[in-house]
Amino acid sequence: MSNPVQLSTDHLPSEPLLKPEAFVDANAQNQSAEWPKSPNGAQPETPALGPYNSPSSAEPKVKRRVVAPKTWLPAGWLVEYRVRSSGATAGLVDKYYVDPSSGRKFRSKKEVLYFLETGMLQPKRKKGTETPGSEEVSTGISAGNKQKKSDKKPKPLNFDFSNVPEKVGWLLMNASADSWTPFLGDDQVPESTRQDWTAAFTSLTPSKSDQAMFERHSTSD
Amino acid sequence: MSNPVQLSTDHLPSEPLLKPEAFVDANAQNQSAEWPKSPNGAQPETPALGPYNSPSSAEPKVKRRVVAPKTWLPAGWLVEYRVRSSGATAGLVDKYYVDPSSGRKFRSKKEVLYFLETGMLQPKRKKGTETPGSEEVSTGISAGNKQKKSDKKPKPLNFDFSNVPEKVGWLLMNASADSWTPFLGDDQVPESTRQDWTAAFTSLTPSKSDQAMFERHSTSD
DNA sequence: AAATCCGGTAA
DNA sequence: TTACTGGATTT
Repeated sequence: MSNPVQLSTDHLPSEPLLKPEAFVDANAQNQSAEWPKSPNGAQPETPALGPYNSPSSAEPKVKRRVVAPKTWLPAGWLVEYRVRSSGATAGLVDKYYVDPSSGRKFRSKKEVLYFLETGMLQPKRKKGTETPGSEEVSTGISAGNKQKKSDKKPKPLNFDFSNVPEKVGWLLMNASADSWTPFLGDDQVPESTRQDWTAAFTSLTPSKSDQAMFERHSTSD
Repeated sequence: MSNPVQLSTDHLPSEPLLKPEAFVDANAQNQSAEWPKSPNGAQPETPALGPYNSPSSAEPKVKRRVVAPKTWLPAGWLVEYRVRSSGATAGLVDKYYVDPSSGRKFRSKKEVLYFLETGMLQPKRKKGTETPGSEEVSTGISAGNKQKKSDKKPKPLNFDFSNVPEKVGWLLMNASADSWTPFLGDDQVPESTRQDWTAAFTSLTPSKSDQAMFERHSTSD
């Protein structure tokens, strides 16, 4: 499941089951952060599914673990590991990436990178070969492919104070996390860019002369 | 506590004038085309989750599904269905409501409504003895809970143009959904209020004299 | 019986 | 905290 940094077309196989207990490991390690693998065959525990069949007494002890970010992940992102609790692929581990700001989950590095670059969700792939069970995991805007974007937008690699967009909206997407998100017109600034900006934005800790400008509603300009 | 606006558990307009969007899953069925209803009468979309009702043998595929919003739900919200994968109640379907703006999940309509009205999470219920009547023991200890805001914040029921908060941040929480969310300092404006404001805000369609002010980063002052 | 809600619990 | 199941409650 660990692909090279580059995008690959691999997408997660079907997901028979999502059986988890959530947990956020705040003090997890970075890259090496793996979970205590349970060497036991991790064999399925009789997923007594099916509406009211037999009250199985066997409860799959599935694990889910969120650990610290990988190197290629922006700070703050989490990696969540899940073990499939049933099905033919039970025991396999799926990796999920979680954007703490939005709570959105991504199923692959590819999706994450796409999101970071473009700021939008990767268009769904219409699978001719129905990958059974492949379901949307990101609880984000499931707006099909409503991601209409004009074009490209200038994308400063680092915050260049001498090259600031005229209007940027800084949005507190998550008060508790203090995550401010810049907007440019209709387009949300890609995460990669956002981080640079946010860093700069926050570091300034404006007292009264804030540089937070906000575009007006008519974003069409 | 302060009871801002009167709560009506079913007052939400079928469609806020601000945005008649209702997109959801492109390839998925929207509010109309959903699961079969139950004879009950309410509106329980008996989740016969896709192709997976098979008695046995058929391994569980997906157990999570996001669909279009319900009528009482504000636009943009998602409903997520999940099939329990284990335990005695395996096979049951749980419904979760997701606020795409914050990513927060709610376990019941009640919770959602409460949140929409008050802007905060529903207080946990006390265990032990069922309160006889008055549960105002003001235990003083609100420790683990961060819901304590300034208990006094002006909260116009309708948008009163002559009584506008000094600083309001209008945040585009969801570009594709055109959902603007007003903020007042640290406090997000409750959904109920937000709708009124948004309506006014949108209706103005400011050309250049926008009334969108944005608070600066240091929200403390 | 089905749908809803929520406490408790685990991670 | 969050996710998930048990079971009570409601419809």
